[in-house]
Amino acid sequence: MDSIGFQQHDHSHCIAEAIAAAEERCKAEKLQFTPARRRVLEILLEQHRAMGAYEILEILAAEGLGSQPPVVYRALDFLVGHGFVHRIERMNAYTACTHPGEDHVPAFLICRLCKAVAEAETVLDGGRLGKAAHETGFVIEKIVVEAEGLCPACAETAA
Amino acid sequence: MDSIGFQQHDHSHCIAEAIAAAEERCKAEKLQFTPARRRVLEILLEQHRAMGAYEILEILAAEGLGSQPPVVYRALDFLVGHGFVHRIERMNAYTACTHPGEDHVPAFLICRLCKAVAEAETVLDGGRLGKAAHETGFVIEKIVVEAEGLCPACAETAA
DNA sequence: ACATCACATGTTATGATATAACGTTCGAGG
DNA sequence: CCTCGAACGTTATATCATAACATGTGATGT
Repeated sequence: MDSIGFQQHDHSHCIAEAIAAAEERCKAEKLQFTPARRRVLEILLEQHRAMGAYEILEILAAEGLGSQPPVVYRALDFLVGHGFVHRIERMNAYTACTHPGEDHVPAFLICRLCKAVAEAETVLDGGRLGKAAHETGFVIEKIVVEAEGLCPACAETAA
Repeated sequence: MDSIGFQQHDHSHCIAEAIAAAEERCKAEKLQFTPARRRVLEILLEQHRAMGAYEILEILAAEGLGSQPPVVYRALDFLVGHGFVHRIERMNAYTACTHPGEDHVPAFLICRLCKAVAEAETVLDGGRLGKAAHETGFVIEKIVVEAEGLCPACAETAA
């Protein structure tokens, strides 16, 4: 699987591997990988894009896995909490993590036209931020980086 | 004014200077610094913290400047669009920019306990992100960085 | 076996954030 | 003094998220 996400790749392998990895990790950490949680992760992997919670809920509802908001929010809380899924703050949307298992600082490239999202990685305190925080005594626990711009396809169309 | 925001500082000067600077810039760029827009910026400067739109709206309403959501959202759109105010995505909140006029990549340090927010700056492509984007042809137009953790006061209390 | 406890789920209701749409006002420039 | 665009007032509604409480279910200790 590519690391940046705007290229083609073998998609069914992505899904199968990611699900297997999640399953294994849940087993190892004694987490319950319940049907709803598994299906939400699968949906996000299948679609391979950022999705709103209610959009996911529609699919679950059509499959009889629950029709009320808490169903999907609970699954997402679990998946986000354990790093299987990331929340894209700018979009109120969710996307499957493409670096499962690795401890990383996710960075997102979000196309403002087609809304495609690619996950990259960045370093934790590459510049002034970590230093500035340290100087004032702020303890950083988590960082999210979200970049907006144009994906290759949209940049070409717009040009 | 300090750059990181968790120290004491002369607050009335902050406000007066920031308002004057905004006024001047609007004049220079032929933007309309209307009463509602000015008041929203003032409120954010006075409170010197991240505020929700409806929280700001309550103050506007009490002062007779409008009582419906579009009033505050329009003012915020203008202020955010021209860089006078930043939106904190993680919190659905807004805060006055502490580096007005400078072209910068804002980075926020958000205390998860007391919700205080400090604005720092970071570099545009300190690490792998800019490089990775460039390699795939993604054109970055804007970046936001939001870090969650503990501010000095809360870190001490919790310890 | 069975009590019990933690955790997950089902369901109803509501809270919180944000925008669409449409008519009116007001000031700058022709 | 007309016209045009930007801002504003207002109503309604869309979108995102969680509180609260009842119910089910599986692991564990006895």
